[in-house]
Amino acid sequence: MKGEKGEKRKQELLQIAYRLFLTKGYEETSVDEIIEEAKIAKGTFYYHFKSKEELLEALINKMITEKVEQAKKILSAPMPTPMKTVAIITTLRPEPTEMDIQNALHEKENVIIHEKINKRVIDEAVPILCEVVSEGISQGILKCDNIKERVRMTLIISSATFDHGDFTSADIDVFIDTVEKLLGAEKGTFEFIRQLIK
Amino acid sequence: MKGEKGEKRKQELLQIAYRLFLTKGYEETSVDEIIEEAKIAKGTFYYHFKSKEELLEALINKMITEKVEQAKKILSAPMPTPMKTVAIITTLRPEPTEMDIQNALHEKENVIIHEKINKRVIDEAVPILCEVVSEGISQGILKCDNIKERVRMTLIISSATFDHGDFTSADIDVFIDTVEKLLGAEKGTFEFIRQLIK
DNA sequence: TCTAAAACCGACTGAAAGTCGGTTTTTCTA
DNA sequence: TAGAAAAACCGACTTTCAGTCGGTTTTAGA
Repeated sequence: MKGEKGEKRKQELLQIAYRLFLTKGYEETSVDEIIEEAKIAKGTFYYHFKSKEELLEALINKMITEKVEQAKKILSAPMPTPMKTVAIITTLRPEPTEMDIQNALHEKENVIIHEKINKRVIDEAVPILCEVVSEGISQGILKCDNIKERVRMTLIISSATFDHGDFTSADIDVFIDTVEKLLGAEKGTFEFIRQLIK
Repeated sequence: MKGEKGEKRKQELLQIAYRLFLTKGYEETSVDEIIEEAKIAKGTFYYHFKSKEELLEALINKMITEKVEQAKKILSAPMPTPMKTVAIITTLRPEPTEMDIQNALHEKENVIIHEKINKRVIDEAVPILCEVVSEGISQGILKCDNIKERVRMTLIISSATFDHGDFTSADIDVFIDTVEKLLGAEKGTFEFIRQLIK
């Protein structure tokens, strides 16, 4: 038999949870609150998700999947390689809207969510970015070995630099310099990032 | 009045907690288990620590303080700057013994502890390493601006590369290359790291 | 020796995750 | 289209913990 209604419920719960987790944090949001908003019983929740953590996992999965799809679209867009690199990284980072609702993603108890997302994002993003970098190398714009490792490093330092929102101009300087050297780009290649930030 | 006995209890609880957190994880260790091992009552625990989280904080504090002291000693040791840099970073990283008991620090639910420690370590380590790097610059071995930011970046990539224990030879290549470029060292300056790892 | 602070006790509370046996709704098929 | 099975749902109940509280014992100093 089918199961379309179930999927709808799941999505509804995911949406409610998304909002609550973002405004109150994962630990501070109880399953009772979620089911109250959804107007369903406890048992129904646990019919759809076998635990609160599984819901979180599903939520993260959904967010990642959406982002990865976006990122893959950029892959085939006509755009200079450095720009493409940055576009993909930007797409995969936590969005301003998500951060604006409040800095929930970056505070105390949401470390768990942030780390979980980050780990997943990096894993998913590495192969995509590898393609772009390879492209850049064959064009002569980039030049490096150990592509996978360098791409991973690039993602890590982007995350470290930008995720917390309190980066300084010096941080950007170092970021640009490091990325250029990591990927073997000519000095200035990634200077345009500065414009995107302001 | 004094309070020596209290301090002893605190240390005892800290030690028990350390072991339990390491073997079972923070979330999975209940206060009840801690007090059972310590053979004290619930109230006594909460006489010494106002919450489970405060205990964790105290534990992290203790670990950090010890490491920072060690690191500061290295600061005044007679040693070439690149070696000193690496020695300090190594000292501040999670120790092999800590990792050996089992990889608890790197698994699922211990993200919280790991992240908390990492954040603190980086904050404490930046000023110390800045001194070393400045020393290296005045000796002409290193050459860079934005020291603080570059030191921070160095710590972040060390953590990302080595903390999880599953780094490859390519990861080390990229790490060495990146650090040398970050701090403006001549190629090969940090090659000796390879020996320390094997 | 008396007293006040320090250390300790353990039953109790409250909150939240997760369970379970049973009910209603939906969907397929004979 | 009846009726059976699967899907979806219900909510009271259980369990597990962190944290509380009023009271007791120990310790140390005056």
